[in-house]
Amino acid sequence: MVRQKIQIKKIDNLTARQVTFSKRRKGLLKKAQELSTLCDAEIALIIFSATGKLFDYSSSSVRKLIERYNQHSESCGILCQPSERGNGDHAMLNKELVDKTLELRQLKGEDLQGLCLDDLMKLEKMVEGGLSRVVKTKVTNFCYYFLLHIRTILTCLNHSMDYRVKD
Amino acid sequence: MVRQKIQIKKIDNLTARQVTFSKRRKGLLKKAQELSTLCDAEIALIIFSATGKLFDYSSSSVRKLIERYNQHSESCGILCQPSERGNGDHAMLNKELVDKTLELRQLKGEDLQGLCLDDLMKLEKMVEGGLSRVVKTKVTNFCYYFLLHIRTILTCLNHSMDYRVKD
DNA sequence: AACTATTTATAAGA
DNA sequence: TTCTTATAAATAGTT
Repeated sequence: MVRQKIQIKKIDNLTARQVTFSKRRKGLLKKAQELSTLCDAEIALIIFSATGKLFDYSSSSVRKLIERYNQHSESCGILCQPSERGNGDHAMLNKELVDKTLELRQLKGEDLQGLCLDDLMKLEKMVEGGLSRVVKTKVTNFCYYFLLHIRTILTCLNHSMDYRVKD
Repeated sequence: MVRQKIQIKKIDNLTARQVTFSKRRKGLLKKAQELSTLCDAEIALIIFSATGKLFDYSSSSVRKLIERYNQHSESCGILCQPSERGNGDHAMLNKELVDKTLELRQLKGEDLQGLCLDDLMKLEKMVEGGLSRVVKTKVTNFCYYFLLHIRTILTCLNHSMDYRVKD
């Protein structure tokens, strides 16, 4: 039993092809669901076998994800228009927008009157975490530019010294 | 370097999650295209990251496969019915949502890699302002509840003293 | 982005 | 289809 590295091209032998299809299909579906779980991603996978049989997977529902895909294409100015359920989506989208707007205002320290002490402590933790990450990134960024400038200055000095030597 | 077997559950650490997402997404897309080539299958794969970014693959075209999927499951033919006129309002709403989502993430200290030093300083100021307002509200709130409790306790003490006096 | 020890997927055979 | 097993491929943790 010496297993070979295989070429990625259509498998000639029908039986071998069917066996491979079955095995790899299973693997692909597993990896799709792992990715969605691990990384909190929404995934839809649609597979039609050569014989026309359908296999699918989705983290939520294939149909819901297709809707989202349509919306996305739309907002990018590509293909496909809103479906008949347009109004429902619109309401949902609107609700999300309202929620996000409030969350945003609260992170900025506005609209806090409705929050209890516990909520405020949670919010504080979140804003503190954000601040520390922002500061960390800022410092990293600053050091990078600082070193870049130092290098530029050194290069300039080198050049000017070269000139002086020639003089 | 001792690699562990991982549990399939949402990765807590944001950076680790993003790295894993990028690696596994690549792997999944590769395996999808291999399966379609090897076994002559038609495949569509749609992935939305947690941040709403879209990644997709299809052996032919995602849209074509969605149509085929719709035909296959006649249960609900709601999707992908291109109409003559678009819905500008909807697209606009979506854009606003995308913008707000990014702003929110940046206030939380995520997705900072695209920002220059100047942007980072502005962001820091904003988050600092938010933090100070949150803390101020928290303290006010705390004092309020503290005084409320004190009053309650005093009232209780008064009552119990009244009883004792009556005794 | 690159590396590598380890896990995971899977080709071939039964 | 399912099991086995040697090997290829993917990837978690680290740099």
